[in-house]
Amino acid sequence: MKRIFYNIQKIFPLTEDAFDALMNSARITHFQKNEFFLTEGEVCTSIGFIESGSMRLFYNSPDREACNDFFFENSVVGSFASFLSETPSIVNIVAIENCEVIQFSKQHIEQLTEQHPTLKQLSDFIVQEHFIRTEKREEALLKFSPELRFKNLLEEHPKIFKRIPLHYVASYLNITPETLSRYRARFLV
Amino acid sequence: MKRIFYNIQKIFPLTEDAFDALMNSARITHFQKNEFFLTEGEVCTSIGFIESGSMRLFYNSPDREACNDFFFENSVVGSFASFLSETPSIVNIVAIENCEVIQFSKQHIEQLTEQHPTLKQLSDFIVQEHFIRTEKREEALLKFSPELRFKNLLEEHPKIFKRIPLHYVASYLNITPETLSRYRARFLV
DNA sequence: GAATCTACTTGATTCAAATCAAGAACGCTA
DNA sequence: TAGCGTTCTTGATTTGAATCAAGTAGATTC
Repeated sequence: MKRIFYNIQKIFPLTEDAFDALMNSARITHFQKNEFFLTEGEVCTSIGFIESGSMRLFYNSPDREACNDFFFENSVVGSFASFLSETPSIVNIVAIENCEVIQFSKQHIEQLTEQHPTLKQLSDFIVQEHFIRTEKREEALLKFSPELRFKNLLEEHPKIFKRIPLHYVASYLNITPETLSRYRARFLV
Repeated sequence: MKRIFYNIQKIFPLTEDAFDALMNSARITHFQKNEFFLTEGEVCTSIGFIESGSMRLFYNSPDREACNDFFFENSVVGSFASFLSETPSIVNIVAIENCEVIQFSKQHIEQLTEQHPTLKQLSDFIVQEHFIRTEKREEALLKFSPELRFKNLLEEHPKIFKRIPLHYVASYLNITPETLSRYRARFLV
């Protein structure tokens, strides 16, 4: 059990106290490939920490799915917009690979952050990181051409191309699978 | 003086106490048209409430500016990513029209939210709204074609076209000014 | 009031990515 | 191992927006 929580330390150092409190509030869940963590229209009532596996976040669309983000082990998953405001989510989150996830309910998070300053810091840190991530994502979508987005992703996260089905990566880059395939042929040789 | 703060009540009801504390921590500043509220590379050290006027947020780019957001009276302005993490901003914020802005420093905000639960609620509300706004913006960029983004903006915020120079609107829609001009000719007749 | 600058429009052309179409490679299951 | 579905690739064609280019309208300045 303790082993499972060890990874959380990787993103933020915790006191033993805080660590124990966190363990006691957590619920460990498993998601099968293609199982939904969060469905559009539903309120996001918990935040998850991915122990192992991967997920993707996407917007439903009549024609095509619009994938906006990937989550791997040691990252935090959920819709902050829905979670904080307790309103229906406009995003979907679904497992790409089988996942082991440590889930924290809103109630538990509120208790934990009130009682443990370290955990309040951790929570603030996670929010910060999310804001930064979001700004970078917007920057990429607005400033860079599809081709440049591809090159940047290849440079910064080459492992994504190994682990994630390419049509999801194409969606993330906001291009068609055909175009991604051509980029790969052109630049990877 | 009190008159100036009256608008803050519009986004969140405050107790008289909280209201007074807020007033005492604020600094009222004016931005001339084209004056920067925040420049790329600089840490965002305060959050502003726009009393009057308008601003835009954009990402610098070698070829073209990539405009990502507009702010009008009664809205909150700043880079949360930079403000919270105290790291250099990757966005610029600049006045489009002359602005009257109520500014709050990080230090003051921390004090205010600690001492007044209502202000903590207000701050949480602002963060929430920001998350929601961001998700919607991403959705628009990922799911909708340029033409549809134009139509949606026209439907939801027609006043933007009256108040904001069209080349900024074009940048916001992630299209060239020429394309925006053609859409307008096509759909407004 | 002429000159300059910026904002916006309109037209012709180019180009990059989407679409349409078909087939290959791979895993899964029966 | 045969059959099926999904993923990925490759080619031909179309298309929507960018680019290039020129001109008009307004505002600002000298």
